[in-house]
Amino acid sequence: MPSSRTKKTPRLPVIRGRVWVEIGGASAITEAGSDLIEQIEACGSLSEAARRLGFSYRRAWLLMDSMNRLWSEPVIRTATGGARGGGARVTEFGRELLSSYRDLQLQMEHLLDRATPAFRTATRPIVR
Amino acid sequence: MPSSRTKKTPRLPVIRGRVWVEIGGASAITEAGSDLIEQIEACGSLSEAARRLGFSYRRAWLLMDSMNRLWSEPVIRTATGGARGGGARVTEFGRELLSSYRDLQLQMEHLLDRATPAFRTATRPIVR
DNA sequence: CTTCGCTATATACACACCGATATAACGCCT
DNA sequence: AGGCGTTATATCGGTGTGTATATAGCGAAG
Repeated sequence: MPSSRTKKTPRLPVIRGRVWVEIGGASAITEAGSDLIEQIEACGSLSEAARRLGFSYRRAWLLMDSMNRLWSEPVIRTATGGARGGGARVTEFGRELLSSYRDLQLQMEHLLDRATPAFRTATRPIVR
Repeated sequence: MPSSRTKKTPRLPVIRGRVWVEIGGASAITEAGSDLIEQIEACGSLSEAARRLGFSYRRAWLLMDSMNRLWSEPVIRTATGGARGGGARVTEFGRELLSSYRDLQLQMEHLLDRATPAFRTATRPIVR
């Protein structure tokens, strides 16, 4: 056990944030969507990507479908039948979208990290 | 109608974000929570604040209760009975918490605004 | 000591979301 | 032609979240 006296563990406040992109009010890319693109890029299969991420196939398919419909250019292209039964591939546009979203996430994380110390100080209750 | 030729309205991507604070995995302040604090500050009543925000009383009460239990100092103090039937007041700590959260939100909005042009350019599909 | 308005608390219902499951379509390969 | 693995699509059920509603408790003021 790390050095501690009798006091309880402090359970410090943690700032969390989320960023996503909407088109016409619907989510056009989210954390889950970007993870999906990433995994499809890595394994070439929608169902395998879903398994790796712990998503149901339904969830993965709906995610992919909505992304493809919202952007004016497809993010993922699928094929049915064939040598390995079919598959899914990320388009060039999909790769650019993923990269742009990851950049957004990074900026958000950076903001959260910068803001945390000040927030904790400001909300630390007065000790008597 | 504003000047337009035959093309449809573009439906540009909008970057959205959310920020909140967790303590021990539970939400300790969110947008809804901060709105609630704000309205209680303004009207001195939990039920009236709920009405103004379009929250059910149950939702407002649960929100308030979880905030009060998560922070080591109460955010809102309530009273039952009395002259006007009771009421709710924001503590000094609650005011500081609200202000710190609003500051977080402001920083995030600023990030979103700054990131939007670059994101739109990067994800603009190639026109042929 | 009754009245009044707000807090406190429980219960039942509606709705949305999500996972699980089943089945069909598809096209290369042997 | 048949087999195989993947995509495509519909349906069912559980779960969780929020709303609506009802009722009790409280305490100052009249």
